[in-house]
Amino acid sequence: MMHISAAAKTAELPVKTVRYYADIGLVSAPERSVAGYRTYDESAVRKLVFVRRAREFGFSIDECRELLSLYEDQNRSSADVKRIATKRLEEIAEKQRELQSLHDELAHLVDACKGDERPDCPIIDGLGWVVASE
Amino acid sequence: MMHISAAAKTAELPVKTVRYYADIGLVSAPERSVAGYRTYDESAVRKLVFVRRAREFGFSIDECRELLSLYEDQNRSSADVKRIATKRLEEIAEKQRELQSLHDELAHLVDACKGDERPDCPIIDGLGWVVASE
DNA sequence: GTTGACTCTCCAGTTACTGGAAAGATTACG
DNA sequence: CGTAATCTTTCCAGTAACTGGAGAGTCAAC
Repeated sequence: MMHISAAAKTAELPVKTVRYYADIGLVSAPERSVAGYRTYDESAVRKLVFVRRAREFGFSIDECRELLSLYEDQNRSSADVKRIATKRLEEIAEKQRELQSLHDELAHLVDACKGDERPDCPIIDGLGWVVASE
Repeated sequence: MMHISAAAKTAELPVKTVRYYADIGLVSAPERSVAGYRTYDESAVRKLVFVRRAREFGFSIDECRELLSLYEDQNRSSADVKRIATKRLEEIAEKQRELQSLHDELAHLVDACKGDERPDCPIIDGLGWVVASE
């Protein structure tokens, strides 16, 4: 049984974030003290850790909500979980491809740029290139 | 001289976004018609295209603002531009590294998961792993 | 008994838009 | 010339996931 700062510290989350998660009903404090302080038990802290990890993996809050209900569900099938994780994996791969072409294109422009004191610059030209032919 | 929808279409941006860019003073319409309609000339549209391209490259609005002032500055040095672009390139590379380790870690969990009807699931266990040893 | 640390709620701001309402302007058609 | 459709305006609100701060109450220590 601990107050919010101890729970936050244990879960390695900012206090503000823990309070936020409680507000949106993602991970509520199981109890309140007489003074109204949120009180967390081990199980709640475990959920906070779970959510932090899932967030680090790029799962959205809504996906966390879904995962959390699976996490809590003793009867879930691992297939349900795998479906969500696989979807996320594909999104990551897609993002990687995008970043790669972005990187290549920008690197190409940077390479072509002398970086001197003169005003002509292939980067600027490259960014404006769509109408450069006008 | 064209109204907002033509400018937006030419620049391949939503009308809403063009209006937004005007609101925040990023790319203003050079004129207003008698009725108060925003009126764009070729130069303004060119700036809109420039901003769209820069945004596609992941530059923030503030970076776009900076790049745009360089774009408009006949006396800029290409070094100024190269500095901003290089910084962005490093950010992209860093993001790529993060995504890679994310991908590897999650892929590992997905691989380990049978995806059957049984409740035990290495993905769930992997997400909760920090406190799993408790 | 009062200082300092902790907690509460509520409100505002962040980024870069996007959606919608209500109202006026313009254009197209008959 | 009327009117219906389309376009434009402003303003307000919402998105995602927090973060910061104000003002007030609470708790532990010296």
